Amino acid sequence: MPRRKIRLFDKKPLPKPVSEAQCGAEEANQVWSDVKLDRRSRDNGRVTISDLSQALSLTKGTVSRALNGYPDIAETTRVRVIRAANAMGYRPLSHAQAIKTGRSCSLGLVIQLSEHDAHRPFLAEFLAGLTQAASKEGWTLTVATAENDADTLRIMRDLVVHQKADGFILPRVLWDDPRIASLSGEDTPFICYGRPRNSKDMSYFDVEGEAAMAEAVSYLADLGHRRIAYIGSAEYYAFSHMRRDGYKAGIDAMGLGFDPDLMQEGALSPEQASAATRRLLALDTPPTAIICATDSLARGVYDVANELGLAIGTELSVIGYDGSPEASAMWPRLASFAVDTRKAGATLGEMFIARIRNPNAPVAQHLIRAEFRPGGSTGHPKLTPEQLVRTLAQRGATQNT
Amino acid sequence: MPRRKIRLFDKKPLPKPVSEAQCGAEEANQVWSDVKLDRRSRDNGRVTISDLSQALSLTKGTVSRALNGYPDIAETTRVRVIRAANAMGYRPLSHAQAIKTGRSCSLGLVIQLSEHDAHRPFLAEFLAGLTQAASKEGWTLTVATAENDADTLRIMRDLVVHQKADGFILPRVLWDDPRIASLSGEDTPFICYGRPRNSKDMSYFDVEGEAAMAEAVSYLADLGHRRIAYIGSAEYYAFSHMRRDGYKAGIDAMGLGFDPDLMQEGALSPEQASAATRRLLALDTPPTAIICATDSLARGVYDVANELGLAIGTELSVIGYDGSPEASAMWPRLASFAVDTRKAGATLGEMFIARIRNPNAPVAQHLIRAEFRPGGSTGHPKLTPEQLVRTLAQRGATQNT
DNA sequence: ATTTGATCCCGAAACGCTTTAAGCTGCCAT
DNA sequence: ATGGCAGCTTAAAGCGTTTCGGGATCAAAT
Repeated sequence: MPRRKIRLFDKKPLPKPVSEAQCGAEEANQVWSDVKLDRRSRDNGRVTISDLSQALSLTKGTVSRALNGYPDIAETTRVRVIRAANAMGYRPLSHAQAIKTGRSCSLGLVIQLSEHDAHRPFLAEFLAGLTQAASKEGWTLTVATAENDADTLRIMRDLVVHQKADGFILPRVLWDDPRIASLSGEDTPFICYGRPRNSKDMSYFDVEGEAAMAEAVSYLADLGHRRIAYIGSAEYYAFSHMRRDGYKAGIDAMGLGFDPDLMQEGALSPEQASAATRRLLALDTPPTAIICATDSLARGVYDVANELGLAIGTELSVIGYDGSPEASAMWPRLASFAVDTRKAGATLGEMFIARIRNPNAPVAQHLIRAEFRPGGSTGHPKLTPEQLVRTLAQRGATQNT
Repeated sequence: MPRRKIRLFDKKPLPKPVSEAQCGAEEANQVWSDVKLDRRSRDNGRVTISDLSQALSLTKGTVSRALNGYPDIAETTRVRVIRAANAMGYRPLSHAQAIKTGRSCSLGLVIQLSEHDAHRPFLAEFLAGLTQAASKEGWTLTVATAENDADTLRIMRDLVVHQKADGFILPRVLWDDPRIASLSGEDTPFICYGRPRNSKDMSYFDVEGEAAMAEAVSYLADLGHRRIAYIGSAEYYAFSHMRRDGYKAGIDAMGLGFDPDLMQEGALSPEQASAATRRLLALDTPPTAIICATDSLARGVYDVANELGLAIGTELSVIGYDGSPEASAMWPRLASFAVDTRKAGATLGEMFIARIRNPNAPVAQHLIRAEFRPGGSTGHPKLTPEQLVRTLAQRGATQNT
């Protein structure tokens, strides 16, 4: 009866490798001075596990088990091994591990190009955060690009099958995201940036767009605005739902009375935002302030204002969202909500690695706030809606002659 | 005497794997219908080389040699193998190959964060190009970020030692780039985006900034401008040298007479560009047009112009470089030179992979042109330099009261 | 004195792939 | 016949790591 076969540890929560810091590395150099320190394998300068095991007079298996925190290794041995590993500068070759474990220690990111420019400036910071989190754990970031949804799914599958990525960070999550459906089906780990439709039992990280929008409303109301409009993005983005709800909540909270005419959704480009702006300004009681779901939509508002000779900040107030460099490029500077994209990336990276290390941990859900950045694009309303109508008529008349 | 030992092929120019396209894959399905198509290894859905060799009744070695283009395999066998590989959907696991070959089939990109925002919008397109080229060859892109030069070197070394990257694309190359010095020392392959100091015998890809700047000068001169200034970036960027030289060449070519006062270099941020602009406008004979080495510098010019009440496009013409979204966000739209960043990435990726495949090929050097994109920021000079001086004095006076 | 049970470590076999050395055909020239 | 030589294929040894079954040791329990 092979009673011994019972494993003390379950398969899934794989033992977290012991970090170097846990054993005083500086001391190690002296302790192990008797070990032939530069016992390196022939060709390149790498120290292999064989070198290490030989130096320690242990077998490779034992060394590996010691380093990977298996429980059937004496604590003293473990310490010995870890010290020697530090002293000799041993670090396992991740793809040599991958061959057996199937884990390549790299997180995948597939960015979709067709999405509107919105996320472009955001990318560098996001990557920074991700890679920072990754490299802290000795992981790596594998990036791919795709043209469309189908492409994305194909590429992700490919990356997983060829073990180039252990799972994915999903940026700019959609309300009904095909990636989620697909990845849940196969069981590839992933973490969302954003909250899709049924996010209750998913791991995600997000910025509270709803809070920002509500804050925007209250900020403008405090300035004296009563007619505050909202230009939203396409409904298929998850963030659109959050921000729209935030706007509504803000309107309610300030007791301004929700007017569906003031809410223009579905704008994807500055041009479409321009069209929305024209619709808003053509209302009988036009808004004196416009909140945009993204900075790039605000650009469309600016364009129309410039065209109509409407002074931004006094005659028409505007607030954006993203805190992009684009926002500071505008004149006057666009008031916006800055998102700490780098932190977002870093958090997502950490969450992801933690998830891989312990796949049956409960889902993790993190939220942070966006920080309001005032700008010259807001001010006390110089004109009432009625005056605004008259001004527009007047300027339009002179312009058309 | 083991005469047989002579290898017909040298070690270095490793045989290029035969592409799938070379053997009609659609036909293959029928030809190999007798083969058990879904002979897959037990756990996951991958087809391994063992499955393939078993199906073909060949040994793994033969299959490998056939696929890797070794010359001592009969052509008929090779075709058989390739067909079967396509039919069964076999693709080698790159990290399993890496363990023996040391090549992980991934190109590394370390982006440095401290660099001024200049390159931010550029990133997404660049990545798109790179990953596109990479995935076409079954390669992968590994991205890391670094805070400073030392960090970059450390990270690159690390990536190479742990075989996470076979070499690097160096974006935004410096005139004297520490990365180049370092990588040449170890013999890690790399390719530059840009032309550093001694680029004669290096592989690079670049956009002809010099041509663009010369074109800008001639464009403005054709509009009637005679005093054309230049605001340049820091000298340590390689591109600064090119663009500056191009500006000078343009001035010469148009016979405008080079005036050192009109050339302000070393501006890294919009703010520094603003300072440069003020210096230029304070000259006895100020310029009526300003060419900026980057779009973001142009933003500084816009800021000063707005502040001084100078109408861009009529009273002061501006041209930028990069064709960034920032440029179109400005009002009026900034005339600029659009760089096809995606193509840049794609070309660099291809060049890199080619280089790895055949390390002793001669260096490859590619240049493309930037495309001029007109905008409202240029026009016939409405004022002469003298009138400009008077206007400025006048407006300055009213503004100061 | 024997069984039991831990605890710690070892040897060996995977993993998927490449590469080397050696083997097996034929064929031509001795 | 014998040797030599192509040409093609196989067998097996790595590569660096994990994992599995079991062996040795020792203390405690029978």
